[in-house]
Amino acid sequence: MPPRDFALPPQYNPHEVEAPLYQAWMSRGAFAPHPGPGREPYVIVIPPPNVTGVLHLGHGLNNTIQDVLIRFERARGRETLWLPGTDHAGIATQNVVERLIAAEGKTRFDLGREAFVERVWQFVHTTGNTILEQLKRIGASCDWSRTRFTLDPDYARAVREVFVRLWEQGLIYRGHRVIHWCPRCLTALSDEEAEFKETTGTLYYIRYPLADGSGHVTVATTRPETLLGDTAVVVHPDDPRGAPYVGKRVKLPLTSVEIPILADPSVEKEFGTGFVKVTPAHDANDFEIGVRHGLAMPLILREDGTMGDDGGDRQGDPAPRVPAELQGLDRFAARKQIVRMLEAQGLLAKTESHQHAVRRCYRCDSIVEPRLSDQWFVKMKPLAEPVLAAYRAGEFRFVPERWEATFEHWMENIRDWNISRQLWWGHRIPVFSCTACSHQWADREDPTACPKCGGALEQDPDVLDTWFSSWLWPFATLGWPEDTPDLRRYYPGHTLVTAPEILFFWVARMLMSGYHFLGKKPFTTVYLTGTARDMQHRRMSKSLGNGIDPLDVVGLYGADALRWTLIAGSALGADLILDPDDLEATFAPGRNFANKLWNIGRFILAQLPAQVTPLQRLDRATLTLSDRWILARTQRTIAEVTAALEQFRLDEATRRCFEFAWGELADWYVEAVKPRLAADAAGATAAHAVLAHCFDAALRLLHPVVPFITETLWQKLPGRAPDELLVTAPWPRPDPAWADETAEREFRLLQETVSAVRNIRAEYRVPPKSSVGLTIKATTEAVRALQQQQETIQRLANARVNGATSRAGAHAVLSDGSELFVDLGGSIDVALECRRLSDELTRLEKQLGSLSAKLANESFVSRAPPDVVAREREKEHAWRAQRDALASKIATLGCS
RNA sequence: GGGCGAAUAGCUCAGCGGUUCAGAGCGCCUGCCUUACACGCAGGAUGUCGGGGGUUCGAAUCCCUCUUCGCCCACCA
Repeated sequence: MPPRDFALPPQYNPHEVEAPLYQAWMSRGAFAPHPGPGREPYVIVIPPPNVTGVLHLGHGLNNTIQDVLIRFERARGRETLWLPGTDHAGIATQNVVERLIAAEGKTRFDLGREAFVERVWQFVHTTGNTILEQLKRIGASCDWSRTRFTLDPDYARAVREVFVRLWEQGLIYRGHRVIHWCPRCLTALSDEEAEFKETTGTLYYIRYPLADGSGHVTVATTRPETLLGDTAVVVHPDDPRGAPYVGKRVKLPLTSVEIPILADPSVEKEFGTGFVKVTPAHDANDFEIGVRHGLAMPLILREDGTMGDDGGDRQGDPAPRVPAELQGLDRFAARKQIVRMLEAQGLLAKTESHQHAVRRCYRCDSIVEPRLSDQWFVKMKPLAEPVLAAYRAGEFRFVPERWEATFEHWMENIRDWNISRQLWWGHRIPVFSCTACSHQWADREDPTACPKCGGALEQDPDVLDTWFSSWLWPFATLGWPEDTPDLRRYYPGHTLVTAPEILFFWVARMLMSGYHFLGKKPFTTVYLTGTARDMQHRRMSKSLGNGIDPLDVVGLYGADALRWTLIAGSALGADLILDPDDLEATFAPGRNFANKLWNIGRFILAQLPAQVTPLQRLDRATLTLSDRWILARTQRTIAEVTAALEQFRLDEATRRCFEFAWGELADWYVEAVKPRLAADAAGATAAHAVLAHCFDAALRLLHPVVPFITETLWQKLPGRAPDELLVTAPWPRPDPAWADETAEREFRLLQETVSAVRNIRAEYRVPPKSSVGLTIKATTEAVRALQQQQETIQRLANARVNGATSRAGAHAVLSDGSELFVDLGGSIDVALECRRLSDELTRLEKQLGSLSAKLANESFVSRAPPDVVAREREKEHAWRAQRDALASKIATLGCS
């Protein structure tokens, strides 16, 4: 049968293929879960990106991993659901729109709450789901029909239900304490949202004069402006330096206020002067001290970070504390000013440079101001405990395992969660108060009057922390609190893939909400990815400008190339170091591999007849060594790739596929099989069947990583129904009928033979086109089999196997001691040959020396496992044979 | 101040609880436009596996320690 004519171009063009293919997958509903008898669900919920976000490489990595897992399990017959969506991202989104209207010279306060929120919605509707479209371009096989948004009406119902239940359970309370306040975003933040950053600051030593005029005490602070809010100075009760002063009073500099010196055990004696200024309204630690000693807690910084008396718990404390010349000054300007004033009064003892961690807003990077205020908190201990118990019982796990300790430590030391934000964009807190009777309650519906007295009411003006909605993602997306079919079928999910930086923000909290509200874990495995970094190992970020835009890569090299590099380059949880300045070097390997696959396909497709005989119907007698070898390698590859994916070793799965497709199928089998195909002999039928089988397996195995190229080629294979798709085709299973260790061993010797001849040809500079003669002196059965591989050797090494036993020519020894004699057609260069052989002999002697020493070692022989000793003995035997053969050849040549 | 991770060829990394494990890709050198592929083919060079100690018959691989980087947590003002 003549080869079919496949006029494919020699270069794979991803851009022609990707968009139409993605459309085809979507229009056939390939990404939706397909229930069926015996099909177990497999569910991944996407970490919802910010609705206003754009795709960066971190998303690329993390979503490609999810897609690989989903495609793998889909092929394995699971009823897969990858549920996509976006997060309303309270502060982040509000900031974006605030910047937008700032360009119009307006603030949100100019617009008013309602108009502003309307404006944000507009923005979300117009540019909102860009990131989801971008995910499609990298091939993400999400079920887009189930796309969710954390501000959807259904979702809002879940958020409200959760709030009210927690309220009813007494787990939500109003806390009056010092919280993290962002003076730029004008909102409270949770502990997690106020990130520590190492900063070099100044430690100021300030003298506080004693009220009785008998001297002064010196305190140290990094925030001198807060001294205006001081209501005490404390020393450690056991500190002898402090003893004479406890009970005295000091005059607070720059004010007319007198404050006491008290003893408190929280003071670290080793740090600073031993005397600590206490600012209860502007420091969480000082707040605790203030509570212990019943101190006044005046606020001296306003919400926007400017100086000013702003209430607080004054308890008769004289106001104002902030001098007129400082009123309204920004805190950092005020700091400088205060330092100058102190200096002028001789109250600044000294300053020193100081390394410390400063909390910054995770959204705008402003330095966070601790501030006394009233906020809603969730009691976390009761939520954490069941999760810890379940974790210890092994109900869910982390990969890589090392995150487990981090998780456990955080959960064990969990602190209450400040969930109220002074923003406008988000879920409004459903707490209502009666203006008449002060009754306060949380409500599932919007009430019209006080249920107690019928009085007028007002709703809490604040919104909920954005994470208070995302922590419900695994079930709120499925319709909870309604008892929906989706909820019943797809909760709990299975694998959660995300970046470690949101382990506390999100992962830990989802576990808590899952156990608390549904009594079940939300997922079984948490896969924490690595971080994308540049060549200096800096995290890729917009502000550093060192990022790689995944869509640039798609545009240059195709989605498969991007995916390939991301997956192959990241070992389990390891960081991914990529070079933003050399995209070619970074992504060409993926492009090259896709192109290689394309060309393997091009060749095979051109050979295959319209009807390929199924493997099972082949007469085994027509199979050659190469056939049996590649079939055996195929089964082994299937098993190894499957195992690697099951263990989340995506890099290893990728590597194995690469070695198989390129290093075995293309480099050896395709080359070996060519003569048989050209001859159009009976053997061609078998060759066709083997090619089709092995290439088909390779495409199936590679599909999760490089879906576009594999789908494209797979559809062209003969025998495909027009509507058959690789994306929904079954995962291959290793067939023990084709396992063949003998063929693997024999073919390895064939490979050695070919390599040896090629090496000799290169060393002797034999032109590629001129044929050489080859004599094989076989010492084992395996090599005798080799002598029947003349056609293959001819093809691969351009060497004619001589029937005669010519012992002339260049020489090589195989690993089993068999010898090769390569007739180069004339006398050989004895000097070159001597050098070649004696180099080889030296190498062998060295190896053999250490091996023999090992075997001569009594304790090795007696203590090492017997099978190891046996293997070493065999090895020694083979190496001896090689050595002897080499040595005698060298003797024959008369090398000096 | 705690905890964790990394250190292997010029670069990015693999080596999954020990015995052809000293590897891959890129880069480099030498030949090849061999009718699938020059985004390719064939051949080749390159590393006292961060330093030091220890355990063992045997250690990139396990233990200790040091150095250098990175990350997370933490109320030393």
